Amino acid sequence: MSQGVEWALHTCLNLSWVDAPVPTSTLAAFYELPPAYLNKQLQALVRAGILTSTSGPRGGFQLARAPAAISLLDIVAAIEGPEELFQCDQILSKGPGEHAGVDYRQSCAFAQAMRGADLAWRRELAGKTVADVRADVERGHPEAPANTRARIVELR
Amino acid sequence: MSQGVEWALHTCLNLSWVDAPVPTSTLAAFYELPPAYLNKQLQALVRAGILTSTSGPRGGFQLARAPAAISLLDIVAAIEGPEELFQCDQILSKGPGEHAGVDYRQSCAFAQAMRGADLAWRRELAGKTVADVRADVERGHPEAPANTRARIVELR
DNA sequence: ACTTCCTGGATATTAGATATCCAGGATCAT
DNA sequence: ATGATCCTGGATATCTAATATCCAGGAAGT
Repeated sequence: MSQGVEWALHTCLNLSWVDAPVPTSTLAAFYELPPAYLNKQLQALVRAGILTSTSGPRGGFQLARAPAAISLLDIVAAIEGPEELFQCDQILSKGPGEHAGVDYRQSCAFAQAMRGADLAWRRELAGKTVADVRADVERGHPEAPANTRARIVELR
Repeated sequence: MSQGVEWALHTCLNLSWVDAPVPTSTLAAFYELPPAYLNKQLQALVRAGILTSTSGPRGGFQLARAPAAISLLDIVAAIEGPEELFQCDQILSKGPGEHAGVDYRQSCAFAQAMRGADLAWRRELAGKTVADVRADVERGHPEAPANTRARIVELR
């Protein structure tokens, strides 16, 4: 699982505390991340409809919809792509008594079992939203929203 | 998720239909896999206690215990290692108002949520055994065990 | 016009997955 | 004992994906 997922998760949470566009340079400085590379991930989030971007001075990125409407799965899928965790390469087709026309990604019992586990993983991630995580954080650290907003203004 | 997992899963299933040692060369030829590299995965399965190996003529690999006592998680963990799917790099420690002494792999709300999803994934994999998959296969393809045994003898 | 800022393509670097080879040791048959 | 079979583990090579940087172009505000 790539590094960009962690960046995207925390960046989305921070943006949920701000309702104005924040430029890449500020978001990168917040966690000391490489700006150009973080920007690639932000672009992926825009393509996925999770963020919107604004050009020009005072532009930047902001959430495209309410935090309660953004699941962790949305963010993970935006960064990692749509592939399943386990990729079936159909080695069964090289085995005995097998036919070329069969799609073993569907019929192979291992592929099915792995897909079941994949779905369980996605179900968990789909059931947790940025709003849920934000509530968890605010419960343990009530000062977090103000701290975050202040630091973003400071880094602007 | 690496290729070796698929090789290991199918190889363990095949071995569950044979109760004699099968050498790497035969197991590799079965699915046209690179023998030397497959051998690395088999060694990992031995280290994990899933297979046992026998040296000398008529030696090779066989299951170390009953198929019902080998879960898919056992095999996946043997090949992929013990790491969680999501690796928390604690970028929070670079954020505002944070202390160096905190372990964010434990306290970060995102890390906790990702770990929950990871556990759901593992729970599914731990609940499915090689014996379960074998039963599924034999239901749909009653000829599979005999075919597999015949091909292994043929490739010996 | 000038500055700020996003977009997307090209490119470099690095780490991990994939793959091969070989020297050494264990085991068995003769 | 000798030779053949087969596993073990280390060294090494190759290839791919993740990580990272840079720049030309366009959009938007002042």
